[in-house]
Amino acid sequence: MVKDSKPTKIEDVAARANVSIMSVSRAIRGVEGVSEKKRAEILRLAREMKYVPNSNARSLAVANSNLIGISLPTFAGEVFADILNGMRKTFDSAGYSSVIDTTEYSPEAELNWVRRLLSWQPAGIILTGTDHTPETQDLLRAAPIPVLEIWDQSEDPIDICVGIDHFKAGQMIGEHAVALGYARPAFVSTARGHDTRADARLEGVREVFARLKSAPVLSSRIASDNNFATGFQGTSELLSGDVPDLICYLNDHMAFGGMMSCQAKGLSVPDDIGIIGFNELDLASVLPMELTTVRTLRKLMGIVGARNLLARINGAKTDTCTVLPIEFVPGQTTRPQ
Amino acid sequence: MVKDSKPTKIEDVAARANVSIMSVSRAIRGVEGVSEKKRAEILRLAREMKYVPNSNARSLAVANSNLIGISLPTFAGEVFADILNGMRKTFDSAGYSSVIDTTEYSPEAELNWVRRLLSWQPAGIILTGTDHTPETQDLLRAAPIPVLEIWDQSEDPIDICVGIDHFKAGQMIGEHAVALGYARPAFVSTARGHDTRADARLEGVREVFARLKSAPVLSSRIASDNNFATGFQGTSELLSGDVPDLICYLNDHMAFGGMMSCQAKGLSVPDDIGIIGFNELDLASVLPMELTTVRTLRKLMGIVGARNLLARINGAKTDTCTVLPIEFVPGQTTRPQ
DNA sequence: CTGTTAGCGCGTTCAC
DNA sequence: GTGAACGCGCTAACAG
Repeated sequence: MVKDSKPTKIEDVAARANVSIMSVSRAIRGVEGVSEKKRAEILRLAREMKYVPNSNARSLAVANSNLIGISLPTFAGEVFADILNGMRKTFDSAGYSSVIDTTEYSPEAELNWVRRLLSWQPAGIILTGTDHTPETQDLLRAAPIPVLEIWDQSEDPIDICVGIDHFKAGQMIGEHAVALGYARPAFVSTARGHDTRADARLEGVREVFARLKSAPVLSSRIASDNNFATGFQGTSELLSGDVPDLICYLNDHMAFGGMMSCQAKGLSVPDDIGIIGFNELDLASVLPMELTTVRTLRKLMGIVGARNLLARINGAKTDTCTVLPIEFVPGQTTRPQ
Repeated sequence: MVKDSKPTKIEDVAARANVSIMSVSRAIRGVEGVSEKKRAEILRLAREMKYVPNSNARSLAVANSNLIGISLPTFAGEVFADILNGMRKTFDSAGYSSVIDTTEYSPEAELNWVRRLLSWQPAGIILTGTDHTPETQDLLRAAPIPVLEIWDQSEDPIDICVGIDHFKAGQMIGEHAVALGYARPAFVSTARGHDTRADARLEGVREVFARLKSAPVLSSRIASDNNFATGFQGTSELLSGDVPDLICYLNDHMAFGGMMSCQAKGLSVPDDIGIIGFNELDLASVLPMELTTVRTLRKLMGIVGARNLLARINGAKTDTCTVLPIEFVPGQTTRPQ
């Protein structure tokens, strides 16, 4: 049932305890200035009365908060969950709490979320990637709080950033692919502009194949959040045309979907076709055939990002842009060297 | 860089526009009482000055908010992301915003989050499951806002709930398994008490096998968030003892990990051993062998839950407990009928 | 150690 | 259509 009683406020507790409001305030916050006797009694009463401080009033009074606002593209997949896990631990132990929303890759949704976040006067804001609407950037550059952009890197971040170089990651994939003798590569991803980091990786692969082999990179793009199914469908579509000798994927889950599609079409991996994933996800550890993929340090990224943001909040200086290393992980889904 | 200027407030905009604070307030909120000329000018200036309303002050003044607090066990896996997707759309279009945190299956973490949530005076709170610390329950029952418990069901929810009957789901699995002729079942899951819904499903399977076959259900439990790896390891452990003829899993990802383990041990599915997953995840759609699993309507659950909570917020009455249907999906990883 | 005063930024109420 | 007071619940700064 909806209960209609007004919430208990600090004044109610003070009246009940026969002390001033300030004593209650001090007792609750655990600051000095109350005798231990009173403090204990006040805390007991507060608990009994189910008193919950009003954060709105508190934030208004102290003009700051210990809130970190986080914007993520999606909760689907392990990637952002991993980054988040790294960040949260760091924030928690520093006494900060975080609020999260997902944009589903929409810059407008991101702008709306940033507006709402700013209205809560957070201590800091974390955005995913470096692509934002001009208004988002304006708002954030004008805001009196540090801003962290994560997962991607940029020469000119809004404030600071921690990520990996997705274009270089694509180049790394391309170079290994060329070294392994592949000549007709393809890339299965989501709709262009949906995930701009994946787009950058594709461009990296393209650049290498254009430069070293004068070969184009076919691409198949399906807009969907279902990674396995999308990998499968994108691959099926690709295989209905000129069959490539290598397919790179947005991530390991899509790569697995793609492998299943190849298998369904009677193509053998890696003899007929090579497969390269991305992110080295949990799934890769159970496959009978080691998946060729790229290792990204997502949890570390979260920890470093959170740490740097906290440093900024505390007025310290940190690197403007931290680029984390990535590593190509050769497996059995591509030809042996 | 951290910018040190104070944020623009409504007073600043008023001064710049040569109007009273109240006119700005009315213009910003889009309520009547300002001429269209003034409104347009005020909005233009506010935008130019990058004015962002202070939600703390606003909430304090109006004593309510359009905030929904959500507590989830984890972001890992598709399950809660799906439920969330259903909920968010509903809340968004109703003008509510939501803040989410994960508890990583810790009731104490849930309590802390609930405390923090309550301090923001939200319009409603959503919890996962029906297992909470006594203090969490007290706090929430005393709070003047509706509370939705999701994913599980209970005869006596804190306020309202929308979910499925996990014990019955286990029974359903058990009954199908018995009908298919299985006699030596096992269940691979996480540590007991970690995911109490999974525990309930296991008990459901146990009840059926005890009743119909007087057979025990072996179980292997590994605490980890990595579903694929956990499924693999739990299965390997299980197979080192008396080999069961059927293994049920916490979800499809774990089931796939388990299948890979069986394959590694030279066991053929479904001839040597049967596999049953749960949730019918995206992965199932790409496997060459249809996975026997149980379909849950997660997105619908989110939508129904959000709708019911909104109804409660608006003072309407709704069902105390809504139990959604589930469906056994026979596949090729269990023996044919 | 304890209590009083003033004000955080905004919206309600009631004047004009 | 417009604006001036007051108060939301809490805390900083000061007084005792």
